[in-house]
Amino acid sequence: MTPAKPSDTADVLTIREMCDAFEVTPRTLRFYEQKELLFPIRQGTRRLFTRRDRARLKLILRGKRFGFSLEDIRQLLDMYDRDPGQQAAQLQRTYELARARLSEMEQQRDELNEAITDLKAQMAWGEEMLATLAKGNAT
Amino acid sequence: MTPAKPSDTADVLTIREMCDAFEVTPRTLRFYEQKELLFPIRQGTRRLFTRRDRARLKLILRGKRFGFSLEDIRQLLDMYDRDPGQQAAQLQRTYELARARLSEMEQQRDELNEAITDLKAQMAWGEEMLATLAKGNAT
DNA sequence: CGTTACATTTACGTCAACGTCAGGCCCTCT
DNA sequence: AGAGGGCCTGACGTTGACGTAAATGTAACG
Repeated sequence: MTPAKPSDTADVLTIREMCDAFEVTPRTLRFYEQKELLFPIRQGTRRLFTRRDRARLKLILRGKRFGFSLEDIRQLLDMYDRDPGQQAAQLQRTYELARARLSEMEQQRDELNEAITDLKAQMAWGEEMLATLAKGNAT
Repeated sequence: MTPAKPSDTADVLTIREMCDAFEVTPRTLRFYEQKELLFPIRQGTRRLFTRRDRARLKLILRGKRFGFSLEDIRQLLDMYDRDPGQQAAQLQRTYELARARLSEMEQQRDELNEAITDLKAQMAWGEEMLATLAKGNAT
């Protein structure tokens, strides 16, 4: 009576197991499937996520962290398992996208830093004001 | 016959003058009015932006740079000219919001930096791969 | 057989800050 | 009178990544 509950230790995961493993919602997985980012196999109507899906999802989430859009990610993923021969060219392409994204991120960071500096300056000004007003209203 | 074209050097600006002065579109100004961020006076159906509107818009744009939502900005602006007496309390409130926003920005920057670092690492890995593949395919 | 507990599909809703028409008024120059 | 220009209102469209609701299925437990 081995408690073979979910997917019986096979190397496929149910949607719930997948969600728990990656901290995403079922909606997200279905959404990704619809967007052709994942291709779970079907047992009747249910989805079973393979090792390949898990690898892809890991890459998807990593890509998201870097700010790539799902569409970008899909293209990269597609490229890699469409023709597993043009390795160099593919890596090249990936590399270019990464470089572009990287400079975007750095620029964004710089703008953010500028804004932070400015906001701090404004706040320093605000502190003066507060002090002044406090003196004025002192008992 | 002074060529009194737009608003005749008075201290009100037409929508176009306002747009040119602040580099925004008419749509934006109308939108801000609808959102109760600006209150241009009406000459018939046309808008005339006063000095007060200009001051507010300046603050709005500054706020946006800091990542405040229009709704946040509206509340702050409202607060300031609803009761022009609670200066200290208002400044206090503004200060709190600014502090909160500041830490959000700093966190965001940190996450971005982390992602940048990670992406760079990935890219270094990619370079190795490219080099390896290049050797393999060398003539 | 009934209930519980997930699963599925379909499709509309969300959020922000505007963009983009479409249609119409009013004034001015020619 | 016609053409042109600027301004107006009103309302739908955009973008991305899902959330959420409704109706249905189906598998297993008891």
